[in-house]
Amino acid sequence: MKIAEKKARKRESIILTALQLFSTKGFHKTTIPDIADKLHMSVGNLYNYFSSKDMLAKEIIKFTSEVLGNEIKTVNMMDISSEEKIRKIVEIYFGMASEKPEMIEYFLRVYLSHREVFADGCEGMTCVSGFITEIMIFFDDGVSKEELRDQDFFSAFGLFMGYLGGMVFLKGEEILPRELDEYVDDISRNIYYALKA
Amino acid sequence: MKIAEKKARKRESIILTALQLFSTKGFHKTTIPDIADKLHMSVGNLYNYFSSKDMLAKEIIKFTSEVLGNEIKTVNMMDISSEEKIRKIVEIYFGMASEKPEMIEYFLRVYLSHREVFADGCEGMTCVSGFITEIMIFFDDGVSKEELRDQDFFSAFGLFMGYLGGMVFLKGEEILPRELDEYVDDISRNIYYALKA
Amino acid sequence: MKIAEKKARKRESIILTALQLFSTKGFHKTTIPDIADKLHMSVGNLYNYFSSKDMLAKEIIKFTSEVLGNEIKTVNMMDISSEEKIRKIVEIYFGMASEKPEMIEYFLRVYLSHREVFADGCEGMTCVSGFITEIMIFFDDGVSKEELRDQDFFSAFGLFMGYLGGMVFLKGEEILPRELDEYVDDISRNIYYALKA
Amino acid sequence: MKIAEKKARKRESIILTALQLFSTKGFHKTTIPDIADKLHMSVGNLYNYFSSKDMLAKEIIKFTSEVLGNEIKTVNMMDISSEEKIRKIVEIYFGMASEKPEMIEYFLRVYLSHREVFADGCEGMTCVSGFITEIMIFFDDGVSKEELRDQDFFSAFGLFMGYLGGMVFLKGEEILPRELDEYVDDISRNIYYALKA
DNA sequence: GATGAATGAGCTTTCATTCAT
DNA sequence: AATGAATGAAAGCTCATTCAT
Repeated sequence: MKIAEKKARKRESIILTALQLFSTKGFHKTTIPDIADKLHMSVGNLYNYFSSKDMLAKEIIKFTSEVLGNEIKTVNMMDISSEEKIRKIVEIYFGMASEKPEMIEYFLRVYLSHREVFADGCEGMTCVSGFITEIMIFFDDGVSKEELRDQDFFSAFGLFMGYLGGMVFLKGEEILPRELDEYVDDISRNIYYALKA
Repeated sequence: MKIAEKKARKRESIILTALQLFSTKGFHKTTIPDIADKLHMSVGNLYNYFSSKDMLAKEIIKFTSEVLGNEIKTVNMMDISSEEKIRKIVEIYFGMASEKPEMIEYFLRVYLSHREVFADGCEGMTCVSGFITEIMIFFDDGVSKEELRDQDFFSAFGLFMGYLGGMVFLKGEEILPRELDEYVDDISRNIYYALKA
Repeated sequence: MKIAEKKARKRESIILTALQLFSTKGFHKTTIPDIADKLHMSVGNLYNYFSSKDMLAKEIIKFTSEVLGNEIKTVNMMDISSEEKIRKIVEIYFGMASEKPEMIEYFLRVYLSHREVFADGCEGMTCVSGFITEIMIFFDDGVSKEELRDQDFFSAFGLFMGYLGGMVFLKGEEILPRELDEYVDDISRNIYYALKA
Repeated sequence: MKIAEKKARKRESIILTALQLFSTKGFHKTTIPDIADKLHMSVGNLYNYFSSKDMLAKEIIKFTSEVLGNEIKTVNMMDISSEEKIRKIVEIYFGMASEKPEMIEYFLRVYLSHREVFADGCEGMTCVSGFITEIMIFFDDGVSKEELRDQDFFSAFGLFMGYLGGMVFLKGEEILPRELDEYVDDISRNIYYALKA
């Protein structure tokens, strides 16, 4: 058991390190030796854990989507109004963008724009289903409680994903005049007004 | 004059061809010889027009932002309500995404995710000012006419840019169940509700 | 005694498995892990039996040559004419090529063309002496019985080895229009005519 | 015209250099940088002439087969008996093996045993048709002139190819006690006796 | 202006071999 | 004896850029 666990732990450490490098330097500017070096690991051994750079990228997006989905799940399980849930989700998203910017950045800078890499194995956003699923649950709940207007799910999902991602992008470009958390009020209100019944 | 004009024309044809290739195949998967081949031009000569691949990428984003900005300008000049303007902008954006997908795709797949490339020379979104400026005009107009709620401009800009970009991304991933133009109603309404006074 | 025997048995199973993989996939395309996997054995342990991949290759050729030599020996011990012996040898060779193609293929695809590997330790065909020796006995016998013309042994040996190997190669390339055993008549006759007194 | 010719010349110089290295050091032990270095050429430029190492190997075998075929063609055009032709062919083959050993060695050490490399594009010995065709012409001529026994072509072809190749191999292994040309008498006679009517 | 052959650093990936357990 | 994670050198190939013509 110990060995399997050790291997799993190492696997995750590779994911975390690669995630950080990919999101900071970009996918193509990050080399396998870069990742191995940072882990004090040999290049060859890294390939014992992931069969290719592309495969590693896919595992990272799954991992990231899972983590983000789990955060949102905690909100979905709260007994609060949809308006309050929206605010919580925005807080979580911006909180992650501030504290663990790698994950959000990875979505924006790697997943969004390297279709070739994710084409095979991530069809139809299966690799980010962890995240999508929770947004879907949030939305359906709100509609069934008649707090949110009933509409095509993707119209709502695109709003969340695009809006939040967009704000983080603007922050990353250093053009937002204020800190992300100072936008929570505005963004939450806008989303709520857009979706409310 | 003729010569200068001829050169400008060729310059633009390079931009258009590169735009198409970059947005289709991705920035790194498109090589300079790819672009030159498609133009029936030598690589050496291409370098007479653009000093580097990165430089070319920057010129493309400026060009694209200009074109998109000009489209939105026509809306800004119309004497219609902000609600109607929002709808027009959404129509224009989705129309371009359907008819000239290269431009929108370029934003998403190239500009958004190759910070290294655009870092030097496009600080603070100067390279996309053509687009931003028109959104800003639209927003300020709406606010001054008291049709839109007054709030931080970036809260509104992020909504437009992120939401519309996000929808096009979802379309590109082939996960939207309907055509983009069938979402115009939903998206316009959501944006209007989010921003209205 | 038991232990030594067990070890010898495992040693041979490694040889047989490696022989099969080398002759099928080629020497360089077969990795040590490939061999270990097929044997449900660890790579580390495999190195307890053979000190290197090259060493293993050399042991295989010796083993193969021994097996082939033993087959021919049975012919040499028969009380039949040289003409009949030739036919028997051709039958044996083609029979092996059909039933245990690995061995003949190993000669052709591995031994013949990886001089680097066999240079050290197999000088002057010492590694295939098992086969050569029997051909030599056959030839000397035939000459002394005045059934075969006296000539340089290698003129005769090259005929056997090259001709038979060549036919198997052609079969392997799938360009022989008929089955190997349908060529036994022709080839036996040609060899006999070439060598007879 | 000059440029095209220059390029063709360079192409051939690559073929000749690679031929020499492949046949001397072996296909896998010869690296692309090895070839480029010997040509005082950059690795990248070499790829302007041949799209891959495998492709280069295939062009070499075609080239070699052509050269060898042309030599035999001169024999086929002579007005001499089949017996004399056989001797000429043996002389040519051994002559090449002595003077340009690369070509024959390439057949034996590269073509014969790297099926993976030649599988795609050289099916059914199409890459060595230059050589086969001439042997076929020689054989058919001999049969029609009733100097050679009528039999399956491949029975005769295998004899030539295998026997001659085998002798060169034995020479290469340094186990032949005499020079190749001292075997011309023996080998020619053996082949003639094998094939004559 | 136009050409495209030439450069060479840099990339991902492989694999024989070792060694701590 | 047996394991298999770890090593790291080396391979094939790519491509932005230059420059002689």
